[in-house]
Amino acid sequence: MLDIQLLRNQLDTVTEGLAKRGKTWDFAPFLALEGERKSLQARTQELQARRNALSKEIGQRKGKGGDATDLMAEVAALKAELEASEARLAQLLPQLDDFVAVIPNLPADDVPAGHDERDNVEVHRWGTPREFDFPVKDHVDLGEGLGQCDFAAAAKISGARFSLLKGPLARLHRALAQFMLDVHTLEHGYTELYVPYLVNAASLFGTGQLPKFEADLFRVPRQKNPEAGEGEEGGEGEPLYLIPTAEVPVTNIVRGEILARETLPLRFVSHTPCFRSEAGSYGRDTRGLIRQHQFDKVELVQVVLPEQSAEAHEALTRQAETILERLGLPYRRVLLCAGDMGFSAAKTYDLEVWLPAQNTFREISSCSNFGAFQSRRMQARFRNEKNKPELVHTLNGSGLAVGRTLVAILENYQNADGSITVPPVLRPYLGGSERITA
RNA sequence: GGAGACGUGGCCGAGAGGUCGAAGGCACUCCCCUGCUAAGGGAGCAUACGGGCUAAAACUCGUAUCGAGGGUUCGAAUCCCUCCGUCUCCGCCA
Repeated sequence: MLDIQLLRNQLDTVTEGLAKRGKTWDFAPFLALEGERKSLQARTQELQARRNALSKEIGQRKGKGGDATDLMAEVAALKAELEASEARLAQLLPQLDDFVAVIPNLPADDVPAGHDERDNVEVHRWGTPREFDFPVKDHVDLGEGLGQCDFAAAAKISGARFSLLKGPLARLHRALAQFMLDVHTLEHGYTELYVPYLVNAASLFGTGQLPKFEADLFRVPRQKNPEAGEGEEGGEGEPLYLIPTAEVPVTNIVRGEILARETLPLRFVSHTPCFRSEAGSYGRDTRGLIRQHQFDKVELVQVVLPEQSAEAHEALTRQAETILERLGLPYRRVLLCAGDMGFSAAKTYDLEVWLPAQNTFREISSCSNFGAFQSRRMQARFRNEKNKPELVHTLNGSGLAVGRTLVAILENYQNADGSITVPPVLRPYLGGSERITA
């Protein structure tokens, strides 16, 4: 969430930042609401002050056994206007909040302007795509050929965009998460977390998925009173949502907290399933494991002092890259242009892994600095040198998406006979086996 | 699933319709004292929003906030309702 003061005092900055994302925003409703708010709030507070003063005096007089009917009459005279002002203000303030809550973060200064992925900037590449002396298969043909990947069964059980792994491939999937967690906890200083996979709406608001992107989430209603009929009062409690990423539960650990300065930075890593309804993606990547309603991800999250976030972002991205390098998977780092970034991000690097069957790079990690955007929504703060609470900065990145890493390994390490060579770093996790065969 | 208790500042903890943004303690900041350490004395110390002042602060005035949201009242931390959460006992379970 942007600071509402920024909208009040430096609307040009906001407009320019949004323009960099390729967005034009109509601030006329905001200015109208804000104009009314200002005078109305002043008037309301004036009336409240008067009422409070009179009430205090009534209390004093009654305490002495005196009569206060004249003062009570005076308060009664204020009442109609006060109630009207309070009611109008109660309408106005949430409207202002709602307006601000759906404005995306402003891009950092070093983020290129642009509308979509065509304006992204490649930062560097690592590794050389392998030359194949046989026709390459994609991961679906490889997995099904091995008899260890069963999309038909998943479709029967759940529907489209689910998958089922068997035997060595299921184990490889587990080994990948294990390997990533080990590197990040043992070498990069992260604390491993096990977290809830169902979260409340407040948490999703904190990280920015709500209110704007509810359609992308799986919502789980909760029956409060099973006796209550449809539409009846008390039929439903607060709904929960399946997490679209571990970012949500992990980052919200600090929601509403005032952290001691010396506890920062916080570095957490968590391996979780992620659930996405992918409402806007019908027809894209319908084949295979690339785009699923459920996938596993090892997520890195940091909570840092504001002056440290830029540096932490570079470090976190490097830590994600390390995983790809250890696995021997060619990739490139891309600096997203303003228009291609997510709602809450101030700056994002995507890591894209080489997929031979698609003859292209595909996203496997997204590492973002959110500045104070999420912490403002969450009211996550620390005490600065002046002992005043100040918003922290938050960051996160995939380190990595497990399902897509599996895809990359299948395709990059395939052999002519359809078997898969196991990357050396994973062999200890697979009982030393060097090859996955049917 | 049944029964009960509870939710107050960074933390602990009083307050049970009025002068309460809230006693007291801890922590923290500044000052004094003390040979070091420990102890002692004094002062300060919630957040958000709005107004005034300002280059900006500091400062100052006001409003709101005692888990969240409604309600009763001239006036609510205190009474009523709903929700969220925590704890205890019983049941059930992994």
